[in-house]
Amino acid sequence: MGRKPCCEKEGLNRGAWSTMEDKILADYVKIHGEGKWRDLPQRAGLKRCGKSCRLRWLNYLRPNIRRGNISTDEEDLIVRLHKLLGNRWALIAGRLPGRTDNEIKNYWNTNLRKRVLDNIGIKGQSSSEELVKPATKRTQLTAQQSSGHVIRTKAVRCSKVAIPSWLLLDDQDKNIIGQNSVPLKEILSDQSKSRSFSSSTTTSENVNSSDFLIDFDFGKVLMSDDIDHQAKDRTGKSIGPSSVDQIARCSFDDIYDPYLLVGDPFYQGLDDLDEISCFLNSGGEDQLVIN
DNA sequence: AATTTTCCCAACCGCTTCCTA
DNA sequence: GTAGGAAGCGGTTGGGAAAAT
Repeated sequence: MGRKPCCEKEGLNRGAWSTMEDKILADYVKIHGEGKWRDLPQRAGLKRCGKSCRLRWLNYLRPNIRRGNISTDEEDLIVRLHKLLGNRWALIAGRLPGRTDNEIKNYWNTNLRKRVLDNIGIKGQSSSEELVKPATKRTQLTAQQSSGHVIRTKAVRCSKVAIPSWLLLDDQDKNIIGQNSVPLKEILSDQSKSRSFSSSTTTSENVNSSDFLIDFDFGKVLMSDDIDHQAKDRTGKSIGPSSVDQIARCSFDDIYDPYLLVGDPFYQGLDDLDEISCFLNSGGEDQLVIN
C-alpha cells in the first residue's frame, strides 16, 4: 500500500527543464491561464508531472519574477518576517514582490540562517550590513544545528491571530475582524475552567476584554493595497502609513519590536512566538505554556 | 592542471489544507 | 457530513559551479 502517486512517473522527464519545455509551458499558461495543473502536461504536450509544471511556472516562468541578488532591505525584511512567522516561506514571499517562496527558503538556508544564529545574543544589530558573513563550512553548520535550538514548524495555515487591544485601531478597523472573532478573555477563561492552564504570569483577569482572537487570512490582508486605515500604537499615536499593506510593512519595526520589548501584561510572558503559534494552530487543544 | 570539497539552487517529495460533488 | 481529488506548502535532495587543495 502507500500513497497514490500524483501522476504516472514512467515516461516523464525529470530534472532540469529545457528551454523548449519552458516555452511550451509558458505559452500554454499564457493562453489558458493557471490551474488544472494535473491535466496541463497532457494538454500542453509536456512529459512532466503536473506538480513539476506548477512549480516551474511559479518559481521561474511567471511574469514579474525578480531574479538576481537579494538587496539588504529585502534581507532585513526576510529576517524580521522570519522572526515573526517562522518557516512560513509563502507568507514571507508574499511580502517581497517578485520573490518566490522557494527562493527565499533557499536564501535563508544558505545565507541568513547561519548569520542569524551567529548573531543570537548580540543585541542592537538590526542592520544586515553589520552581520558579517562567516566563512561557512558545512561541518560548522551541522554542528550548530545540532547544538542550537532548531525549531521545526508544521505545515499549517496561519488562520488565527491574537490582536491585543492596543493594536486594535478605531471602530472602522474593527470591521475587518469579522464575525468569528472571539475575545481572548473568553477563550482563556474557558481554558482555565476546562484544563490546568499553565501560566505563571498570566490570568484571564489581566487580559483586556478587547483583545481578540480572530480568524485571519494573513496572506490576503498583507497583499491588500486597497484598504485604507491608519495604524496607531498603544498610546494612540499614529505609527503607520495609510494602508493595511503599509501597516504590515511598518509593523515589524513599530509593532513587533515593542510587542516583545515593552510587553503588554498579556504578552509579557509570551515572547516565544512558537508557543503562541502552537496554541493558535491547535485551536486551543494544546496547552499554552507561559514561562 | 587535476582532483576533491563545498556551496548554491532548481526540482522533487510527501504531507496538509482546500474545494467540491 | 464526508470522501476524493487538486492545490499549496515546507523539507530535502541532486547536480552543476565555484573554491580549495
